[in-house]
Amino acid sequence: MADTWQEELRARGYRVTPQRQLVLEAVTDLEHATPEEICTQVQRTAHGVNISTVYRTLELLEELGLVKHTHLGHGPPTYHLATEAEHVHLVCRKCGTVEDVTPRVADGLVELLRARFGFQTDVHHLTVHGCCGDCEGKASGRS
Amino acid sequence: MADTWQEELRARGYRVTPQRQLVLEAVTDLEHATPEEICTQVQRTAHGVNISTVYRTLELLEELGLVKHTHLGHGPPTYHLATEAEHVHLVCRKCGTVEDVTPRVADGLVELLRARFGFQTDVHHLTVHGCCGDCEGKASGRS
DNA sequence: GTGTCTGCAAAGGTTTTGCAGGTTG
DNA sequence: CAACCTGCAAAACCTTTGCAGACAC
Repeated sequence: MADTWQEELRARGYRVTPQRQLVLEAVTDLEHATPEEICTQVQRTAHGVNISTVYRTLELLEELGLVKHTHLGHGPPTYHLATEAEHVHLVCRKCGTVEDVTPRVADGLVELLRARFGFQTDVHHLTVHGCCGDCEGKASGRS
Repeated sequence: MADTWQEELRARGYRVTPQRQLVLEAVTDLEHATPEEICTQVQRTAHGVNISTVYRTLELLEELGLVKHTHLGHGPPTYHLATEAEHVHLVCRKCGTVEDVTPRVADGLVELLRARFGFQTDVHHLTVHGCCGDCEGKASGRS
């Protein structure tokens, strides 16, 4: 798996470039990374890759099925490896923390939606907003 | 409830203006409306309200707990009345359709997250991405 | 060497902000 | 009439696009 994506690229007429490798590495290292963060991460370990190249590369990598993106809220999308274990995101509306939990928590929901609506859920794309245990514990806090 | 929000505004030092009433009406009439759509809707029934006023008003109305917003995907957020029956959004990745279903489908999930992580889910804010029954039936279709 | 890819810069779309004038209470 | 609110315009932010030069193959 670590050496086939380059061939996959070539097979489709695309080219293997340092920038594409760097972006993929950044997505691997970071998790839930925005294009901006990926750009910054790459600059830390190399000469850097232009932000527009990051966008173009992410689009390509997603088309190839190597990465996926999720919308965690109002901000920019976050990208992660497609091969990463799927997980459900819990986003706290107060502290903004993103917690990853096993997709098993959604098994019931997925099954129900399939049975009642014929809806096929993308579990890796599931984001649950609310208030995390820590913030809930502190009670107060505004809405 | 239909006549208290004006008092609520005044009580907090805010003022009741035609624009704020118009925006609230638009949110009531439309569902899952983006700020842009709300602006357009208001223009249809009145002189119109500036887009920046729409943004400012929505922020205020949300702070007052009169409206809520949800992120249906990569686009702008959509607003709806807080008093509307809560519902879960099913967004189809193929045809883009948004289907509202009862929050009861998430009861299991909500209970699990509360029990295992102390996480308090905002059900009205829950959006499930996937493939709707219609598109699933047609089998094919592109990503 | 050819065709793709990159970086730069500029454009496009959405949301926020500053400020002068208008309106609410 | 004082404070708040609106409209306008500009700024800020994120993402896309055009193009000339650089690079992969």
